[in-house]
Amino acid sequence: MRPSSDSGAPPSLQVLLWRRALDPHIGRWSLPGGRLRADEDVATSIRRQLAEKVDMRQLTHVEQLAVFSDPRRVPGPRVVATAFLGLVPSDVDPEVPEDTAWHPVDDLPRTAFDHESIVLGARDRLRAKLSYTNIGFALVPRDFTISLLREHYSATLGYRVSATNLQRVLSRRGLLVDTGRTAPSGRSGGRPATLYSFASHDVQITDPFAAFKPPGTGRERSS
Amino acid sequence: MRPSSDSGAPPSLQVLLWRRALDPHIGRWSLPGGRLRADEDVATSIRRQLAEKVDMRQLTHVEQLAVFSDPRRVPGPRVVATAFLGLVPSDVDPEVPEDTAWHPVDDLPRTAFDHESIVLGARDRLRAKLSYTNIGFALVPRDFTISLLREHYSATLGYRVSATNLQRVLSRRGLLVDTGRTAPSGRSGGRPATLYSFASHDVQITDPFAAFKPPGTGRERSS
DNA sequence: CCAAAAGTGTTATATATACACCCATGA
DNA sequence: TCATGGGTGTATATATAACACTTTTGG
Repeated sequence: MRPSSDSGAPPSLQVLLWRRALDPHIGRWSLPGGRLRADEDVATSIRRQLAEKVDMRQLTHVEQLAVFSDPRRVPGPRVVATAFLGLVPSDVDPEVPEDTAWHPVDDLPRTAFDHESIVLGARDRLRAKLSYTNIGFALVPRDFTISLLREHYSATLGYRVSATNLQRVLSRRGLLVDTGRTAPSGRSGGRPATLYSFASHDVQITDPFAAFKPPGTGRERSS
Repeated sequence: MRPSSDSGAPPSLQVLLWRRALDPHIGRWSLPGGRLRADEDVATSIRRQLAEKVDMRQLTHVEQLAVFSDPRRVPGPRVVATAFLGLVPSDVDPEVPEDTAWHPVDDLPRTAFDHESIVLGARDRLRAKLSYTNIGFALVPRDFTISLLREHYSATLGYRVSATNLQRVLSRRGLLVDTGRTAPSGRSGGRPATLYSFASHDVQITDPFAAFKPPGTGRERSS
């Protein structure tokens, strides 16, 4: 998945789908994937599939979602699938093969098998983690303006996030690093935006849940 | 897993382990489980395994955790395992077979394969969900006092939770139902404790994360 | 100098923790 | 009536949402 910034249309969260050429559900859109080899684990496998089949190598985050194992989830012999969430930053727009395309997650075409529910589950997981982890780093270029970050947060969450509060919350949590540089202002003027980057590119829980914390810690984080 | 209330020892979170009789890692403690049949999904399978092998049928919650698929995680041919978290309420103490026993999660014996990390991962998941969902219902009898609830929350989280605040937080979230009945006071007197039950026995997210909520909703929940 | 975009100051509100105090029971 | 455990009232801390206001640029 990745947040789109295609000019014109309102930005949205997109998923890369592959049009099936084989018979069960031929012609329908499906998630990229394939069989697990005996000498690889599932994470290695999904990275290999994406690289080989759709030339997708620039994943900023890969995370296991769930196992789908209903004996009737696909016609014929039962197939056990492990679903993954893989993120690609918005500035990466790789050449995708002819038979694949990015689709808005909130307006999916008819998909094969149970892939629609897998995609929606992945979206929900991503939305949740955007609130309590630093996973935003996986959606944007290394250096970015708060405006861009806001656009992609909004696209992913499905509603308009305030740039002011986004900046504040992420700063308070210590996720943002001021690079010292600025982006040039547009042709219509305006103050040049500071370029920020994320302090860490590993997923970390940055907003530990509030309730039932060990006594004495309150909700403080540092100092 | 279940929270223990064994008199004497400090209460703790326990996990049911089975002593291996077969050769790889013979004699070590391992998680109950077994092979997936062609006509069942993984959730059905784990319930069947628990019922057949350790006579454990009174699970109040079963939840998928993760797939473990490292080709070298067990000796010999690769085995892909789907780990589950299964909860048993504290008042259920089924007859477990000779070769199984409950062990404190924070003081595990030597385990087989990668089972220690699976157990610790399950514990962490349960601890997190205790904060932001109503999963506590799965740990206690249908009707319970706040004191009992506090004991099991404390055992599970690993630190002493305040009964006062536990009551308040869960009430505010609308999770607790006053049954109208009370538990008799102990031999040393004391005010009889109100018996509560959980409003729902399905896992629900009761504390949606704070940051980046749709505009206009603030953090309010009702009214 | 004006429009536009970025960023800061300030206030209101929600939720949780801490702790003092009151309540109901057995002996 | 006293010890014991159960339960409520109230103060405080902290985080976020909302919005007014200031800053910095292009034309």
